[in-house]
Amino acid sequence: MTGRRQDLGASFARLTRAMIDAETPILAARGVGMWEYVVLSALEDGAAPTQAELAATVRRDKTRLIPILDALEGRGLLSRTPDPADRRNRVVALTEPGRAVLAACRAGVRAMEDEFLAAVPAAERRIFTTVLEQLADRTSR
Amino acid sequence: MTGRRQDLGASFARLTRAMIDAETPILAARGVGMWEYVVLSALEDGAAPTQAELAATVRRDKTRLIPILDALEGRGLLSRTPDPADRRNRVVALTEPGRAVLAACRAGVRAMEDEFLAAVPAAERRIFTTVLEQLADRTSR
DNA sequence: TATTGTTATACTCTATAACTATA
DNA sequence: TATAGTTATAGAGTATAACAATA
Repeated sequence: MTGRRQDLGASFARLTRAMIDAETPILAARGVGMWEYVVLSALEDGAAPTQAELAATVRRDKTRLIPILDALEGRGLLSRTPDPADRRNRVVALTEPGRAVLAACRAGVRAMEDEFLAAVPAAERRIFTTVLEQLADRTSR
Repeated sequence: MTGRRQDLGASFARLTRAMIDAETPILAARGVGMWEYVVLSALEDGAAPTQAELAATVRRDKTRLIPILDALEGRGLLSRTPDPADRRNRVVALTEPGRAVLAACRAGVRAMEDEFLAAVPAAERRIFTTVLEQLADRTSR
């Protein structure tokens, strides 16, 4: 029924590793670590109302998030401001420099991805990326 | 130019996690851990002439491989026999029970994967898995 | 001397639990 | 008392280095 030889998990794992290896130097050239990039990306569509919520969206423990936020805040790439309504909460938001750095990183990553997929014919590539995102989105909630 | 919203790396990482979460109970029901399954799978197409070579194919340090081999050998799922030509080498091979356990695990995993992909139309699914394997294979060598 | 496998050690990453400040 | 954030500690996972056996 299926012509697969490899487990899906094995293929996904290999490709994850390959993407990390390819992205690391791109991000490093902008002084950004892998997890820092993940955090910046998570804030692109809007500020996070609490750090706990941000930790959940990046699928990381809230305690592990703190050093990352410290570093990014120290470089002025994001801000942590107490929520006036409930001063226990800290709303995390990109600063303008943060948004610029994120845009530069994203552009570099996308260029690498385009090159990585270049050997795949356009029609198949479009189907592949569409299905990939559909499946990935299904795992979110 | 591309309609992607998510980075490929983010999608691959999510799906890797989802597959691990889905496979773990399937393997545990057969008393097999994730890395044990990876090792057994690597031996399916033939014995490994040395442990170092096996470690390389599963992309793991040779030192970390040892406890895994110890456990699998202890359960009689694989054998480590000194190579007569060079007695420093140990050739690692599946035993018959090992092959049976692997087959059972593989069947369970494939069933899970088929279900996971069931929502994708057959034509797109075939393209997706084909491209996925092509890309994954490219990362090996 | 060089190499395979092993063991031992150190390091990193991650998770759990205690602490503070607000509510 | 309960919760958000922080800090501190412990545990698992990983990598590096030393050791024994064989070549």
